[in-house]
Amino acid sequence: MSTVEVASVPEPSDDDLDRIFNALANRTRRAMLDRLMTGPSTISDLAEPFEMSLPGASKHVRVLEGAGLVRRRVDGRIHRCTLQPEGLEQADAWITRNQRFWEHQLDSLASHLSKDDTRGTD
Amino acid sequence: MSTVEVASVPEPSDDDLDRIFNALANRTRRAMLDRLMTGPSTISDLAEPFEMSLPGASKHVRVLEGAGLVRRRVDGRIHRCTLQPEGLEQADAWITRNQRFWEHQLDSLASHLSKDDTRGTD
DNA sequence: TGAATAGTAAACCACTCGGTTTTATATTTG
DNA sequence: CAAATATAAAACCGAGTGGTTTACTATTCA
Repeated sequence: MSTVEVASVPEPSDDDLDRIFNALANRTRRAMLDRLMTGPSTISDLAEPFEMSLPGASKHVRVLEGAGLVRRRVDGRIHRCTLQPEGLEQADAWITRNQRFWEHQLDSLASHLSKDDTRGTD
Repeated sequence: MSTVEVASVPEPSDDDLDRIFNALANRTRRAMLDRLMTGPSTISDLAEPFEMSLPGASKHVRVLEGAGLVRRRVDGRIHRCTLQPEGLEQADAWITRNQRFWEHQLDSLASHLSKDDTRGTD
């Protein structure tokens, strides 16, 4: 089984999933996560590459925190942000779980039709 | 490894990811996807369990369609919706890819600190 | 043909979101 | 202490969202 081991995380609630997917649904926040992958950053460091005001960046960070994707440590007057994997694990758990169902459902659906019904509406 | 085999899907654009995660960021839409896992549904079927007006449900379905999560086939006056796995695969690809980076980054970060710095701000 | 059905379109509403600016607060530094 | 720094808080704004209602269109069926 090596290191995969998903599902060690409790089932996320609807609220959790709302917050996580919502946090991920913005490209600035995803870019912040990308940036955070290279190491911890202050709010200012996070704001800079996006030509964004500090309060703007701060709000995004708060959304990421609320989703459990980022942790903030206050170190004097500096707020240092790091990735927190739990949030992503929850999102991944939801997607993976559903993906299995989808594949199964689509599988049996395909074998049930298997002769292209009305899909020509593309 | 068994049947996992993701990554056969092209890299989703920022627009794609915006649409997908945004579609997933709403519990009514996630519930519609759940419902769709049990088989195709009409718009009315999708609206009914949520005590929601038809136009409301119709809008949600359009968001899911725009994200590539659902396909709609018009069959006479009935619109039959089915799951479409590509959207979920893209979301999964993004999450999985990033998860790997996160784990690696947090790994090296942990071995770098390994003595709990200032995390007491919870 | 005419009534019922399944859905869309459009207008509307309250609320949230992404962003700003302005002000305030705490911390560091000279 | 005073100045500079890093950030938050609050007020605000325009655009988008989730939802409705009220038409309207197209299809089915008696």
